[in-house]
Amino acid sequence: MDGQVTIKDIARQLNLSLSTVSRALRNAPDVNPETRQAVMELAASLSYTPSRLALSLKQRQTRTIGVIVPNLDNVLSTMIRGIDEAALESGYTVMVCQSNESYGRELANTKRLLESLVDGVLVSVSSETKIFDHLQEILKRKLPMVQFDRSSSELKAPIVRVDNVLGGFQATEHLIQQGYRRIAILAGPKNLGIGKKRTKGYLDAHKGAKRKVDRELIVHCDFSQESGYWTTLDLLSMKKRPDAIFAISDRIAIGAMLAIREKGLQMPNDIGLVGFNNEPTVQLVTPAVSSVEMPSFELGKLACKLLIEKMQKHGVIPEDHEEILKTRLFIRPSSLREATGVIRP
Amino acid sequence: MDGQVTIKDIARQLNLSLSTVSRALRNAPDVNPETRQAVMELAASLSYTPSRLALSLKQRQTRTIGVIVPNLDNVLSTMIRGIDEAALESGYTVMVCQSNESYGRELANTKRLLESLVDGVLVSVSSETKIFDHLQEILKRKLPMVQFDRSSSELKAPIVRVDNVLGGFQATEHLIQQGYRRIAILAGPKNLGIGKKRTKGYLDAHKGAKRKVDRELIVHCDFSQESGYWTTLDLLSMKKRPDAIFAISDRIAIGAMLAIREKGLQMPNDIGLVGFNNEPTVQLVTPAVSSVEMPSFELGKLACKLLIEKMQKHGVIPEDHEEILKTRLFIRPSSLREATGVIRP
DNA sequence: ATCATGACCGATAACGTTACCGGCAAGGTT
DNA sequence: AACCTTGCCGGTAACGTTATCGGTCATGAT
Repeated sequence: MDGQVTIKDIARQLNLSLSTVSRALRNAPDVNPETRQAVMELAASLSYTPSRLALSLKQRQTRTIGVIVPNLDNVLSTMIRGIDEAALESGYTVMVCQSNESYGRELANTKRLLESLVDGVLVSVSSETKIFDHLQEILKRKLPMVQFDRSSSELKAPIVRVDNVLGGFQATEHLIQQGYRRIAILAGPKNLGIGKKRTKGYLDAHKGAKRKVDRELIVHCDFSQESGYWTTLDLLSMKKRPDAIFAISDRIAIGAMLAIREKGLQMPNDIGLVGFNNEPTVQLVTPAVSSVEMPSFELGKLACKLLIEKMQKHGVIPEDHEEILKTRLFIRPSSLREATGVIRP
Repeated sequence: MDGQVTIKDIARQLNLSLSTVSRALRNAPDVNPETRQAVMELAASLSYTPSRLALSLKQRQTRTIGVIVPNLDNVLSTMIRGIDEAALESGYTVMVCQSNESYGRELANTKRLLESLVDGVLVSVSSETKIFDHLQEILKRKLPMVQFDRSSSELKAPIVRVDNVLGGFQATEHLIQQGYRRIAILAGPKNLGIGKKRTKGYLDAHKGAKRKVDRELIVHCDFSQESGYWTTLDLLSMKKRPDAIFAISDRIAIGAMLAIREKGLQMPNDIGLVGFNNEPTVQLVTPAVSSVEMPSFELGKLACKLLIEKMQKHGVIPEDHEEILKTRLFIRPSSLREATGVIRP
């Protein structure tokens, strides 16, 4: 701002050249210890702060990472904490842009990031984004990019995500073991990769237990609590209603819970319920809801580390690289029928 | 990055000077319409992106706002959405730094913001921050600053916040009207302004209803659910236990709820409960918990607008300026005794 | 005395952009 | 014919920093 202190000021006051002051400040050789001492002291007393701006302009790198996310829910903000931590450790700064699930916003944000000359981009693509021009533009400029959590196969960039098949498998296997027979899945938006993967886990678990799957029990909805509620009401009024529900997000699961409650059904006896994400809320409702946890913090941190590696060793990480983290099931009363619980072989 | 397209490239290809290209691009006068046209077209086809870096360096302003927050919980991320919206509308970019409630982190973040030469700072000070040197440093450099939500009187910067006295009043008045006699308040950390204000509202409400307050019912705790739980257990084992609890945050309220449940007491009959923030969770627990809502999004937006105004008309907003938004009480079963409910005059 | 060596320092250009000034031609005014 | 406008354009410096090169001196070796 106004009265920025620059190396010029220091140089003038000490009768030195800019070069010498610059060298002194960044501990370069070729400078007398006494001179360095003097420079350092004056710098401190003037509370000199180097201009990252000038530096960035000069070396054509900003040491800034752009993060594009659809919103800032619980899971994502945990991931961002992980990202931030990894960035800090390597001296990078993070700029978060949330698109609020809007394509227009995501567009504006991408433009801002490009203008700000970030050194790399971490992106978790919004579930409603179907046009990828702006993200392709980033790739076209050879900006290092890594996808995390949500991803699109249209983007040729490495991805760090959770093993969604495993998550779906864990939830479903558990329900099967608890003796549930007609397990429905609230699978999220139809074309979303994350939903397909978790559904595959659901199918795998059935196959593993040699159970047939009634295709009517695979239903789609969006990620809102509302949608979970209405879809579950539909499910529960089927002639042969499901006796368990696996929702691919806790928000959906909460909606399902409300519908179950409204129908006067009891968990876990009449019906079982498992969610995904293990958000704090599911522990507080009654009964507490089982949920598959993903290591959000670690995921963010890993994604950021991968990006930094990609930025530094330019081009050594293949664009189809995938880093996959394991999920973990937390079992709670909503799906725990102690009486009928089957012990694993 | 690598192959940044600059006005130099455009100038060379069109046999123009840098000056002309620059003028053409930013619609300045003194340039032939045809020339401008040509420049514009070439710029588009090269997908030229101006370097905000160079621009910022030149005009000594980055059009970036730094935001310092203790974490990214529900309330804060809503505020940040508001901040982001206001910033976007005025062409500013937001850089969020979360301190994770740690002083060291907050220090590092402040340093980064100063280095990045943000044009202004929005700060919501961490509840555990007791040293303000780093924030004072921002003020010393005459960087425009606005506090939002949480504030400290040690910082001479305008503040946008919610009317906490009103919030405390609304919650307490409601409990009194519902016929509760011994209303306790979980008032948060002892020295936090926010807690004091809400406590004042609590006292005012009693005074308004000509009720005495038992000082033993004003108890302190920190902002965690844990702390709410343990403190409530203490409260409930008093010889003359309270018959209602007002918790100054929903997290605390949830803790209180768990303690109440554990003691086998029923809400709202045996005991009433009101929280603060109206987070989604409180609607989902059983019984749903009443809560005072603050307009988080608007608060963030307003704070950002104020900051932008402060940045533009330099120094016209007095440092003790306060902008105060109203709270609103949401009444739910946890405190609604229909039988004894008193109708307001 | 001469030379090479090393320690220390300064001048300059560059990163991409714009603000400021000056120049030049075409046309209009006295 | 001499003058002033006006429209258009180019040159230069500057923002704060560092990389590169070159310079000056004292020291020790020859």
